[in-house]
Amino acid sequence: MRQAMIDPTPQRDPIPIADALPARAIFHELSIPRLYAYHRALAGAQAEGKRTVTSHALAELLDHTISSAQIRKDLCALGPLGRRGRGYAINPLVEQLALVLGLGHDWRIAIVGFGFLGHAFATFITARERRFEVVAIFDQAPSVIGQEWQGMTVSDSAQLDRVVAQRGCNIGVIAVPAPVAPAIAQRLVNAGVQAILNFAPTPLHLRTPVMVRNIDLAGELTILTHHLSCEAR
Amino acid sequence: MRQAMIDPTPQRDPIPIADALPARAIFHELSIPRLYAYHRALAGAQAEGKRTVTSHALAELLDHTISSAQIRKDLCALGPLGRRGRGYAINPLVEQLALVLGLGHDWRIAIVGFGFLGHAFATFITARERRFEVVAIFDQAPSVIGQEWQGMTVSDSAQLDRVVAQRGCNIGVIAVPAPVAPAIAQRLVNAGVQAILNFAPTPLHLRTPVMVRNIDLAGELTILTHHLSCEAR
DNA sequence: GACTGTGAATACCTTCACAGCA
DNA sequence: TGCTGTGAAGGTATTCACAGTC
Repeated sequence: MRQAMIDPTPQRDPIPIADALPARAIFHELSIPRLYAYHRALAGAQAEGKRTVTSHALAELLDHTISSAQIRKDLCALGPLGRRGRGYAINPLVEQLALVLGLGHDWRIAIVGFGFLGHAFATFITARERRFEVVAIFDQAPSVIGQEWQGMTVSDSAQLDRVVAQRGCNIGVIAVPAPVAPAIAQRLVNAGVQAILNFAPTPLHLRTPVMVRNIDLAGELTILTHHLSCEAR
Repeated sequence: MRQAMIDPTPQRDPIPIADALPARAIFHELSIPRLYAYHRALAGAQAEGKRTVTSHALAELLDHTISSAQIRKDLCALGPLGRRGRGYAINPLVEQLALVLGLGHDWRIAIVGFGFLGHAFATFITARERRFEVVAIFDQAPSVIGQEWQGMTVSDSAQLDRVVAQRGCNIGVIAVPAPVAPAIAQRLVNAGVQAILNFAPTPLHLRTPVMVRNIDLAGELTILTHHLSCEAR
């Protein structure tokens, strides 16, 4: 789970992309945002007609926020995609990154809590990336239930278990107040959700081991205020 | 900057809270979210009338997302607040945490980019924490400029430099598309902003060393989809 | 006996540096 | 010569384990 595995039998030249990865390669949480950054940068270079890139050139594209050594380590774990002395061909790299990151699939999202945060997230993510589709929205406030959003009706949270299972949601987004978040999370998982994005500032404490990412907006601001109040002294 | 410093002259019993911390204690980025979590949990316990807490009890409150050893290490760096054999008194702990985290001050926020994300953030943060005040909002779209939000008018981004300086904003929030984000960031810093919360998925590449926190919503979702697509195989 | 404070041990991630190929 | 792939080194954060104190 922690350690990225490396293909033990590197192959030659025309690499069968889809099979190049070991079956269960899992990268750690710190490397994935990097892979995603590589994908963005390389897709841009690709659009400009570039065909190859070196680890140094890619570091340059990323404003040296990531070192070339780090890039090589990361890309190496994707399979034998580089050529010593030459660099990396961009096309297979982009394909492989997309495969590993799950960019090829479409994902069905359920949003629980349709306040400002839930609303903004729904609009933002569907506008930004086509691979995400919001297929269910829940709230418990009578004033919100029944509202329309892009042709979809906000459901009562009480219906969550049934609706989430029915619509086959993969990903749950929690944008409810902290006290109710853990219970909502467990219900989402029971209904078949495999991953959760949690905006509530509380641990979810799930029985089932499921992938969770926490985003704590007030917490991020607090990191900033800590530094400011230190400097002020 | 990296290493939390420890008061070299620990004092006895009635600790003058405000002075207990060394003048320039700065905790690293990984510890601050933890301190914030402690503060939340302890404020809750305090509200329930609890007076003392042990590192183990606090770990319990946090659903063991943080180990008791980690908690002791963190709290130790705040000053001599614990009593061997007894635990920690909650009140001074909460005060000290608030001091270190900058929870006591008020912070003046400028938001650049008033699309869904900027709008949601403004509403969310002012509703959630009184210590944050949104004092300036900018956008470059003519349809957005001049809009009202809680009695404030959205300004033209062209006015940013003047208005941010005039209103004494401490914190800038960037919710604009990635390509323009670095330029906006530099202008914010030049106008006096000391810390930036960045929602654009791009490095800001600032000349001036200023505190920046990045939140990449699409990136967070991608971490989830990576894991899902691994499991699917 | 209980619990903190903390050096030592461990685990983890990143960078270095260079062997191996083109 | 140029650049990847990778073991080894370095640095940092977390956990262990226990001496010190109440």
